[in-house]
Amino acid sequence: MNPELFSTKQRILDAAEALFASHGFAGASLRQVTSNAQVNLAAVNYHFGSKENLINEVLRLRLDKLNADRTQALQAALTKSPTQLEDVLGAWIRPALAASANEKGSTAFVRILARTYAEQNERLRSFLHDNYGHVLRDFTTALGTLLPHLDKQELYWRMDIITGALTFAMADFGAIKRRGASAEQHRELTADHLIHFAAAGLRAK
Amino acid sequence: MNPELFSTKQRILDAAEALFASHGFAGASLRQVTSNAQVNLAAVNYHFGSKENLINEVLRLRLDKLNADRTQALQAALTKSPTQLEDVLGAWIRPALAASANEKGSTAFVRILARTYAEQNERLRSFLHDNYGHVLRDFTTALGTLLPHLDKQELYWRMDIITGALTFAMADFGAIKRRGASAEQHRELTADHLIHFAAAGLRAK
DNA sequence: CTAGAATTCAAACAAACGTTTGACAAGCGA
DNA sequence: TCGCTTGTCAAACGTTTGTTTGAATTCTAG
Repeated sequence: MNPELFSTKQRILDAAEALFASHGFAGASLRQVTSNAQVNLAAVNYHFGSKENLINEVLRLRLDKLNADRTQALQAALTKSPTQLEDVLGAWIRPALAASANEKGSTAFVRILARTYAEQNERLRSFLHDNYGHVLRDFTTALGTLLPHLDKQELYWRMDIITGALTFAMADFGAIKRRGASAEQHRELTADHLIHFAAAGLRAK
Repeated sequence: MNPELFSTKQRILDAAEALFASHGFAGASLRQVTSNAQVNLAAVNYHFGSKENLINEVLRLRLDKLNADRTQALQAALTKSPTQLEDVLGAWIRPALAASANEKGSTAFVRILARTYAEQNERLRSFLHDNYGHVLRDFTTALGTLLPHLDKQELYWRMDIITGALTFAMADFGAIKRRGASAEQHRELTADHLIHFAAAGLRAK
């Protein structure tokens, strides 16, 4: 019950996050997870009940934080005056990219997220929708007041496009590789490019 | 050896494509594949050698076609004069979206593609890079002559962003759902939005 | 028609999977 | 110290995995 940093439960979560990211939910076995976590095989079922529950926990913990960060950043952007389009976009993009780096500098979580999108698992999809739905709505509303020439349908289209590019970028999929730059520098650069590009796309027409 | 439409080999490829798309490479078993294909379990290893080879074949067949379609579309866009930015973007985007729909109207292949990006499997990644690399270079070069104010590095950044949005859209991940529209109509609409957005993003600055 | 290659099939293989079990140790309030 | 909960552990559970086998069947060239 204690939230120690190196408790069995936490070590399982860390190892699971890393392995799910690189091998997928189906591709990473509990034996790999418990071995990497230096924990007994039965510990997963003891602490999480099942592999499926472990997957949900890994996602939920990170998503809760990402949602909170985005909501807070949006509020900060809205209280500034005048509110800039780039600020609202930054509130959507930067927390997601920040979540890319966990304590050990790994990009495990976002690869999991991208993979989850790709999985098309309906339970996970609706889980994401329930967690993200209202935050996406808040952002779309905020963008709507800044871009009165676009109707709601059009805004959702463009947010879809931006989210796709963001997801792709988060997982470090692209051809652009950091050269000499630190992870943080590269993340900043990615955020800047995304925001700049997205702002131009949103202002179009 | 004969390329019949309903040969054992082809039925396996079709079933594998569909199942890999919805359950992932690790999540879809050969028993599911052969059962859906109405084919004996041993047929996969007989015709493809291994599950891994089957995965590669499924990808290779589709990628060859996508590459050819894109290259041809790019040439068509370049011979038109004056060459419009939207035409080059269309040559990148439309063949990919068209590949979304196979004969039976399924979006299997693109979900596989998106999933493959997410898999981070190095063998598959380099496989994609080898197949896509020169095509991406050709497009970047074409865009470079249309956008002389952007240097090569900047162009790659923006193509990364566009490709991310495209991949996301192809797999039908987003919140936008077709209402009453046919698959083709929805695809056309998606392409139009992507091209319009991407063109604005590319012209920025 | 026939010999031989190509393909299909049911059955079995070892390995790996998620999960359960029961014994054992550690922690803790009474 | 006692009794009870909590956690850990090795071992085994029944399934499912990808792959192999060898016999049966189908196809095809001579």
